[in-house]
Amino acid sequence: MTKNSPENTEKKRSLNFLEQIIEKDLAEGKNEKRVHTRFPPEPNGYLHIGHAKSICLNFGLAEKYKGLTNLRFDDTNPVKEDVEYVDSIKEDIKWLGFDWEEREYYASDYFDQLYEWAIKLIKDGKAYVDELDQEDFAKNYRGTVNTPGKNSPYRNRPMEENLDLFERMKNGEFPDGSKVLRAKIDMASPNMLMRDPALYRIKHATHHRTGDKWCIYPMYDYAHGQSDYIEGITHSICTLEFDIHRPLYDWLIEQIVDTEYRPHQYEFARLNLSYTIMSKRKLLKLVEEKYVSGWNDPRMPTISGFRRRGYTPESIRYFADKVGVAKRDNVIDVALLEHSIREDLNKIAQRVMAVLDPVKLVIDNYPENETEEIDAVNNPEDESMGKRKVPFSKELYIERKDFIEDPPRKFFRLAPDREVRLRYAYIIKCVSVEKDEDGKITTIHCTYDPDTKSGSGKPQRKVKGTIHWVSAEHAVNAEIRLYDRLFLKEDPNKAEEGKDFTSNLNPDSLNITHGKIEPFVEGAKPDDKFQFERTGYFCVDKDSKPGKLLFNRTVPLRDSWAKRNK
RNA sequence: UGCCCGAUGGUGUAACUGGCAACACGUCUGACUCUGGAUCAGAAGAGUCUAGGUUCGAGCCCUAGUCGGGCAACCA
Repeated sequence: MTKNSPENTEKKRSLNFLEQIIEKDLAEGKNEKRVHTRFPPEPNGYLHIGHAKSICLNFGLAEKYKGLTNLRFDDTNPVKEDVEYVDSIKEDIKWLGFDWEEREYYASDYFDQLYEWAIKLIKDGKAYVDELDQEDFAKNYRGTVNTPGKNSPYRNRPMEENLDLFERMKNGEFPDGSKVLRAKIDMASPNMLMRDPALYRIKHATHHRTGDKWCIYPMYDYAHGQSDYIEGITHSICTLEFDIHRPLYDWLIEQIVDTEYRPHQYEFARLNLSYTIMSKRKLLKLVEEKYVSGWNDPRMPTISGFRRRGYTPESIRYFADKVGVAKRDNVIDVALLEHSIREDLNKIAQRVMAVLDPVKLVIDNYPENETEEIDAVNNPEDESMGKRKVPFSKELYIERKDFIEDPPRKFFRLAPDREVRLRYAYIIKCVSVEKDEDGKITTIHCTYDPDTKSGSGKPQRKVKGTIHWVSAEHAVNAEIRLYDRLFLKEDPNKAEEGKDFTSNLNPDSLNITHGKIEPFVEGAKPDDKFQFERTGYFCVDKDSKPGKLLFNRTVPLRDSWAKRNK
């Protein structure tokens, strides 16, 4: 988005806390004045808008300070990970507009190195093979948050024995869970993570990249920092809950360093969005239990969901910039996200007239069988997008809610005896209505004033309202999916006693209508974006076919009339 | 009960590192308009969690407390 890019105009754009840290590091000449970040997803789910914040941060910071960003898959747990996720993650980052160039890495690329370092730790007396089973360790040795733990009986076994056992762990001689390699730190540490954390565990599982080469896999803490070190990362940015891991991160790196260089971990508050959930586990539940059609359901807060919904990468990057970054918990108003996409689409979207809930309108005094080609502007915000012709004839469709028999005050649209302008065409006046036996309006009869054609150059009368329309004969049919927020509650996790977040699902998050659209959209292809005038922004769904058009509503237009009547 | 992090309008983020709180979203007015959109103009809304302290001066520093979040996975 090019609009008000303040950078150069503003005297001094204030820095967020990460930028302040980086500028300080740069000024002090730390790490050869390099800035090198990384985005480290675990390939166990699809990326969501919260990840987008992190991606924008990591790539954005590197870009700002002329550094680099690596993509690194944190694939240390084969039982949860899959290539399907690797592929979707790459696609999403690219779509967002970021490029990791040739630096696509995997923690699993470093398994050999990590193994070597583990041996070094053992030799240095900093790690040992523990045979306590998980339950025993947790119950009898780890202690609790307010009581210290105690040493494992295996803690002080001879180095040679550790070496032998660890190698045999690697060789597959022991069953899952029977042994683990621990760092030897401090079982009494007030920081639970420093109480001899596990470094390696046994998992006889096939890894999506290394296959069956390994049956021991490094834990996150051991793999992550060392991977940062291998890649020369300077600023390792993660979310708040990892902050207690930092002492361990530092400890592990100190065991292997041989230069001045040190990667450093910094933590920021993850993104929360009102009326949305962000937990991967819960999103997975929505998918698996079919509350939504898939990870890319347009109601999902996933990047692929937003893409299908019609959001642009620009709008998401703009949003990520607007939410800022700090260390305090936050809940961003979805209204900011909606503002972000409207802001972008307003400038780029092709305008078109579409009637979502059609009612027939007949212009009694308009000649039979006549068709006019009316000029319409493609985008009033961008003259270069030009104009188009829209067919006009005696029988039209208009929006059912643009007519009220007994209109309330300040209603500017059509009503008996009232005049209204048909967008780009004539002023019409309602003369009568036809109804079916249930009292439902079937046809609205009007007369038109031939002297009021738009662009005719004739002096124009003013009318209060303008409504959109579509020529009945020329209209294209389309299925239109109207999406609304997925959850009713601002915080979907606040559920009643005994119920979970799914009880807060919005039963009306999807409404399907069959609309009439001007012929311009006939050849529209998946992902094409439009503004349906007076209604909202829509995009062509990926499942749309020629002759069977399918639109998704990205976001409605702001509607001060609807708001007024709330 | 231990340790760590945080606290600024409804929401988010600032405040040139001590000089009497700004920007964005949202809300409300009004203008303009052939989209009740967009745009433009304007308004309301916090005295910065509380109590002390340092200082000529504190949202920024110190002390104590309160509240919120995190940590006891062979997850990341």
